[in-house]
Amino acid sequence: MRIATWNVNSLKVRLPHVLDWLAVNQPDVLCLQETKQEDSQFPLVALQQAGYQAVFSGQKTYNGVAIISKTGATDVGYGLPNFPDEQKRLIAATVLGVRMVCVYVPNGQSVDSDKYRYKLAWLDALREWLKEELVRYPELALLGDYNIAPEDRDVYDSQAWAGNVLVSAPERAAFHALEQLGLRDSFRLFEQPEKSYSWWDYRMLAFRRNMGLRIDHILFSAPLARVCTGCSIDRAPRKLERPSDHAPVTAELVG
DNA sequence: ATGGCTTCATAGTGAAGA
Repeated sequence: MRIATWNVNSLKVRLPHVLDWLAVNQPDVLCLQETKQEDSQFPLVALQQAGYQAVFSGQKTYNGVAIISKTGATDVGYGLPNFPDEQKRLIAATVLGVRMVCVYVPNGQSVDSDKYRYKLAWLDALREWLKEELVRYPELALLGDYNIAPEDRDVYDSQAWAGNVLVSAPERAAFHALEQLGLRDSFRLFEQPEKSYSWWDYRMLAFRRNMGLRIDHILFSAPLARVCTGCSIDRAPRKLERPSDHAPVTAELVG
């Protein structure tokens, strides 16, 4: 089973890239973030023609999440039940017996911002809710744009970024609190190239210079981590014309 | 250099992203 996550930064703009990527990579599940589309505009027909089904929760301009899968998704959940929120940042569904939780964690903007406090509160609610969700669904994958680089090696210039949003100690503590629920960062279950990142700023020729951060993650509960055989970041779509600033992350499960 | 791009909502610019 191949499952993936990709912040597409507008599904309307990126639909051709998504369709091409599905055709080449044939994942069983692809979680999307920042679709930036109301549900009435979601390109369900194009995806169905490509052999996929989808569940989605979107809004105009910002946010928006979706779970695309070859087989149907059941028991769809929208948002955090313990954190009422207008922003469409979470969708959960069961696919092939695995609970997929697709998240677009708030960015936070800067550590002195109200948006930063909202980010930490959102992450706290996520952790509280996941405690119960993991009891209901022991085979659980938490995929998405976390907007957190968990360690210094996930940052191209950790000195320059020290204390900044995306790398600050409270954000990293929130990430590690998720790991303390038993979730494992699938990327770090395997040897990886140095300077592996999943996001590069559009400015500064950042991609060409590999000035990136690893902020998109696939975390697995213990039963899934045991059968995970690989995790990788695909830089190819970042090289296309009009790319998303994020690259897709893919993990493989057997059994 | 506190910008640099990109998207979206707009019909000039401004917000937001990370």
